[in-house]
Amino acid sequence: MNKYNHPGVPYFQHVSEHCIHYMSIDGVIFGFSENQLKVLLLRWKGTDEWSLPGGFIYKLESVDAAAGRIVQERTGLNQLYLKQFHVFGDANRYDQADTWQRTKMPLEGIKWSERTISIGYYALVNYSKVTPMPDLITDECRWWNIQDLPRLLFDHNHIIEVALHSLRRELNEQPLNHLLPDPFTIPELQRLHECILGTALDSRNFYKKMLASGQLERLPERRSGTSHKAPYLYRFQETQSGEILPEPGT
Amino acid sequence: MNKYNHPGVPYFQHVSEHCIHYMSIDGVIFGFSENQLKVLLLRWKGTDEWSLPGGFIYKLESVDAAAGRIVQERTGLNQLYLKQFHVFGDANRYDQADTWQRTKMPLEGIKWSERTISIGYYALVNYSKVTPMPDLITDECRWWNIQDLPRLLFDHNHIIEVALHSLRRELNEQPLNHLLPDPFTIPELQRLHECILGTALDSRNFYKKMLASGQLERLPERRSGTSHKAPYLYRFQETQSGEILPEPGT
DNA sequence: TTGCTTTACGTAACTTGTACGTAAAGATAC
DNA sequence: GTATCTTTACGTACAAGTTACGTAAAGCAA
Repeated sequence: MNKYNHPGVPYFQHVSEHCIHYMSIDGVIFGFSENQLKVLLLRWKGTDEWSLPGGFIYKLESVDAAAGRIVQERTGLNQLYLKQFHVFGDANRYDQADTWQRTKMPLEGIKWSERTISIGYYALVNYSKVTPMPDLITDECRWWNIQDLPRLLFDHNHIIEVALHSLRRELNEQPLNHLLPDPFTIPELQRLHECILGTALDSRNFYKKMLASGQLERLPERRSGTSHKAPYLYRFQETQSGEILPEPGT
Repeated sequence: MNKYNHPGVPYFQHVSEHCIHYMSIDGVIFGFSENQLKVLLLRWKGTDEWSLPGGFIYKLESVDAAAGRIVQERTGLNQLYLKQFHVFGDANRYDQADTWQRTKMPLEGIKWSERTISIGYYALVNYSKVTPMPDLITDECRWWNIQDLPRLLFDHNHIIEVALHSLRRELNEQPLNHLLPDPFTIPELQRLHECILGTALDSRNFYKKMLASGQLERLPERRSGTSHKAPYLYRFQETQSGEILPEPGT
């Protein structure tokens, strides 16, 4: 692939014409599988360089809608929980020359911003319902364990860290069922809490706390096969189901 | 004042040329005086319409720096605590035709965005150290009690509500000393908590909690004059002084 | 001096969180 | 099939934090 046939060129030309300049959205898409917290990453065309999924805001598009569109296109989900968590607005967020060179994206002919302000959203999605799809400028889209991420493009390692810290702080208010199978077991919920918090929890106290919260509804069935004693299945009660974007702000 | 000599015209022309389009910053500047939580508002030139102080981001300026500049210009303070709290990005945040007509700002000749995404920052400032200063497009800058605000321009009533809710949620982590005289008394700190929370607190429990936190340092002197029994003066210990922008994000 | 308000500190009941014990259910080993 | 191990489900004891309320000292006003 050379600079004359790179599919990113028409894409960035389209963005430059129709989207808001100096501004982007980055999505930290969290999934949970095999007792691991994961994020969805993209590998740029013709490189070994990875980044978060991201995109741009059309001039007359709501920012939440843009974030929803971007995450939807990578996951195939049309119902998802999204939360705006931070704006990354430093004038020098990363070494631009170095980063763009790593992407092998030929931007010479395109009117492009000298800097980009990025609005960070995180999404909580059901791992098993996601079909990872690369976009026009990437070859591959797949899950990475949050524990062993590579060095990412731009300042995306930092953005993921801030997203994880935000999720950690807001853990008890977030609809974590979006990350779990439906229904789920208490041990599964505990593993998820442990992955997000990065600490081990006492299972007996965790049980007590979850049941005392009154948000869980126990089903008559148990999860069979996996564990020694089959655990009961649970659902979150209707109240905090959390549809698309139940933002405090709007 | 007519459309031909309005000082906003050259201002908006300057902004249109040098600042990022489709994007602004709004500052909710909190102050505390006479047992009332207050915000600083601006009255637009030749009108009775009020709005939050705001401004625009220069193309190569950090967003935090832009917010600091904007708040600094209205308050005269060069040391201040600022916190980014939300992005207001709806495509239709308010009725544009109605709002701009209320401002009496003649924008006809100026290349202006069809919509604006606004990054909300709140500032905690020392009321007595602020010198409210109007900008180029406003006649008056003064404090308003948060209890009895007028109907503001744009969606600024909503932005203030979201700012207050954010402050309320983050109350225990925020350096509230920025809102108080230095040193301050425990009753003063309690009034401030009550104003932010909107509820009455038990003074005996409040004392206990504040002293148990270990963050307060009692001075030998007492505040004289005001109350029946003179209360001791306190300072927050060095640790959580909170200089300019100790952001979790960066 | 008497009465009132505000500060400063204390006690008791209650709730929440943490540490750890244990039996039942299922899987695996012998 | 029985013993052993792991995991779930539920329980108890103690510590820490929260809430409710009592009270004396300090200052102001009558």
